[in-house]
Amino acid sequence: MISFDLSSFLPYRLAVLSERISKCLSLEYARSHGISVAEWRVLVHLAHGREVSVRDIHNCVNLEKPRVSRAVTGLEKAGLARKGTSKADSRLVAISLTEQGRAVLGEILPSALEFEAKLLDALSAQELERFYEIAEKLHAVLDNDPTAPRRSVMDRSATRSA
Amino acid sequence: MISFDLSSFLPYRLAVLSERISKCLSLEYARSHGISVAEWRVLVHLAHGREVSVRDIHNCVNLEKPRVSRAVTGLEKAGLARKGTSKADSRLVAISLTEQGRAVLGEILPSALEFEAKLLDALSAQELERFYEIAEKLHAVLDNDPTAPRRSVMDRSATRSA
DNA sequence: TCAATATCATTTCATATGAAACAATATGCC
DNA sequence: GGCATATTGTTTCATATGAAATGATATTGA
Repeated sequence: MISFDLSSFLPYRLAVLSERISKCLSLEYARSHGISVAEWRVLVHLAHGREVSVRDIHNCVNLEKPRVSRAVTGLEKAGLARKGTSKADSRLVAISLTEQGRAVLGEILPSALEFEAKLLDALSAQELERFYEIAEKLHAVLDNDPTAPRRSVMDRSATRSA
Repeated sequence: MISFDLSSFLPYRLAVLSERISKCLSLEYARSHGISVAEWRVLVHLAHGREVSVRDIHNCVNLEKPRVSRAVTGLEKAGLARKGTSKADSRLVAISLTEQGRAVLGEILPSALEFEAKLLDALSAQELERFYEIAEKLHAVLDNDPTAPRRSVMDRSATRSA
């Protein structure tokens, strides 16, 4: 009779919180625009404007390469993204947003930010800062573990100043 | 040219941290015993000893019913769990661990706890307490949102006293 | 120059997933 | 008792997933 509570196990607790938040958010853009989580991440990444490759996206938004490839194809089929070939290196795909893609993101983004704001409103500025500090410490443990999956440069430098 | 950084977006940040931790942990028991995340959660839940149904598990470990059903079938095929029929209500499946299941859990659990300990070591007791406090506040926001997925009773009562 | 090797994106393949359909049993209501 | 409804667990079906294979282009080094 082993005494161990899953509900007090850190990895599980984090997973439950994250899955719940992600599902809640993704339901919104799935219903309104038929966008998947991967497509959402790619869409946002493309908003920066410069042309990027599949690998660039893969290196930034924590998605495996095949998933990025399929998300980009999906966005292209929906007319939200454009795929060209890089002049400098013809192995690379040059991906960018279409006008329609930019418009759709403009529709989705406010409700996503509103959802985030609802969460942030429950925390003080100090709590949020501490939360990110702690998250950073947990990341650092994995950074030191050679068997752990790497995190992207983007995710490493993201020290939002409250 | 929309200016918005995914890497500073709370839902994304949580997802990245959680995915990274979960993958790191699940790689261990996947390699050592061919156990999936769903099977791991079910296995742990069964360790409490009393016979439970699929619905019980579904209500406790944040897994959809088909996923629980398949995980239980998988554990049964591997000889780690046993499926009977409830005396009181023959719709219910009475699921319990086999001796072998208990033994396997006994092998997996130490390394899982060790992994958790590595994470916890990076935090002070106060930080951990604050982390859970903040997580609880975020959960509370979703609890008040009727469109958000519900969390289980188990996950609600889990206020581990440091 | 031109192999040998590396990198990039896609596709294949085997498996995982969840919503909805389903079969089986239980409960409520008359 | 017996019909209507509810609950439980599994299966179906359409889709999603990632590891590994593939095809295409670049780069390296002799």
